[in-house]
Amino acid sequence: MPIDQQQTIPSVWTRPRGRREQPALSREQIVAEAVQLLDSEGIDALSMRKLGTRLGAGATSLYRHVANKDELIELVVDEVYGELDEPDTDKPAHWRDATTLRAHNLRAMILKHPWIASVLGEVGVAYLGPNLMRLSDRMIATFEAAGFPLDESDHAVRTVFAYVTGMTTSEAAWLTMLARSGQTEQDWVERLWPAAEEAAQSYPRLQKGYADKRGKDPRTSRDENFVYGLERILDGLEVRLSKTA
Amino acid sequence: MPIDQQQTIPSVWTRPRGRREQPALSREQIVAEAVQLLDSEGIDALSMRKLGTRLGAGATSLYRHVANKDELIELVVDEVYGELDEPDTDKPAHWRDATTLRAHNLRAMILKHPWIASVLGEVGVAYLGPNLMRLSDRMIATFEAAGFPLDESDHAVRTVFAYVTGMTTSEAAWLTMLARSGQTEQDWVERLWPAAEEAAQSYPRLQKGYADKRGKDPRTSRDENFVYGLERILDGLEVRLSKTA
DNA sequence: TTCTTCTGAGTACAGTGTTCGCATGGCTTG
DNA sequence: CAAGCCATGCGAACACTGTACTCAGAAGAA
Repeated sequence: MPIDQQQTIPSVWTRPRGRREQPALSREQIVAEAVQLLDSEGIDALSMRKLGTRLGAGATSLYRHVANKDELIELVVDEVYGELDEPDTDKPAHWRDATTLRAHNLRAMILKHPWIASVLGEVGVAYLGPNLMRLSDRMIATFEAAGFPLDESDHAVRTVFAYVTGMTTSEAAWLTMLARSGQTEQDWVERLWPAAEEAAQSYPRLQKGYADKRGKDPRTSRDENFVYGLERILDGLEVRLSKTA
Repeated sequence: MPIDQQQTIPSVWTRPRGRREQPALSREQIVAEAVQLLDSEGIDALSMRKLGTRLGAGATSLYRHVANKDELIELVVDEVYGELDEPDTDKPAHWRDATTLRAHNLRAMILKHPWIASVLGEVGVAYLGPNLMRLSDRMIATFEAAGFPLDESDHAVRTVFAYVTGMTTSEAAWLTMLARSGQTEQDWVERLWPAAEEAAQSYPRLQKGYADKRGKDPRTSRDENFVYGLERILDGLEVRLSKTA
């Protein structure tokens, strides 16, 4: 019999079977599963216990790989920043096109993971996350190549970032609320209509704004709003660039 | 003896003494106290129980005036928007000055109540809060008076709003984290320095950016960054205005 | 072999938001 | 003035939460 494990334990039945055949827990695995859980069930559903059982592990086992929940969230945020793929070609695209592309990518990423909206305010800009650092570096490089000095490039990157996250966070919060109520965007606008009209009664400008938006598809309306602001910012940067050059 | 209350209860000792002399609980009172609690102890310290005891009431009593915690937070957010005082004179200031002033006011308000950063992502723009509606209306009016059509005015307001909230949310998160660690901003930068340098090793631009910021006062650095972005946005809007006019 | 070092997990604790039912008193009716 | 309704406060309870502590067992080193 080749099997001669140490038999120090009274009964075979009580002794747990050999180590878990699952390759074990890893930080990467935990973070990936957390993203999946967040995507499918939202921020409120993320608990250490639930995440643990999803991984076939106890809740407290996760703490071997992650200091606490806040740290897990930092990791998760940087993880999704990692989804933003950079154009790997170094052919110098015009700074404006490159920035526009990246802004749209960032927005799309946030809308794909709308739970980020809830945590960005606690994590801020995930300070030292490698993926975010890489992105920042590339964006600064773009502005420098366009002729901005280094410190201004940094400012410019932060400006675009602040705008995109600010605008999209608000969108994401809106969409999350919709998802929770199970309504479509169109439905909700119509339901909200009387209440909004009531509330806006003393503000004719808002009222008219609502009325104008009534017929339009809310999604394209959001899109237009986003590009409007982005274009203005890029215009402003362009003015600055032409004046310093 | 003028006192002849109904004596249906066996023992005087067991019967609770007359009603609470405190004028009772009101929604306004609850919201005000919540703001105070949030300001002094931060977002994590806001629990219904703690808020209740602060008001000399049981935790569950609050639910008579507020549907749930989320609703309380919506109220609290609109409450602090109400702190933004509008210039009540209707003398038409230049749109740019007026917007600059409001942007700085909004930033100051958020930095005064940094816990907002944590909830803005869940509340989004507190959709129908009266104070926020008033502010929006006034800002739209400013842009309309400057010559923007209504729908563009709406876009413009949202753009400025997104920028300010995006940028300031990030600042607030940073300051909150500092406060939790009990360090000053200067301290932290110096402590973080080796880690940041380590992390930024492969990104010379970031490294140089850190180095440049090393000597400067972080606070003025943040201020400068904020006004830089704001100026660019206003420049962009100005370009747009001159082209349509 | 023996010893150390690492990993998973069970238990427990102090808290959380919220529901339910009950008691109480003030206000509105008769 | 009396009776009843109803808004309000509140204690108990429930289903969860994050996480500290402790211990069992396996893997690797000596």
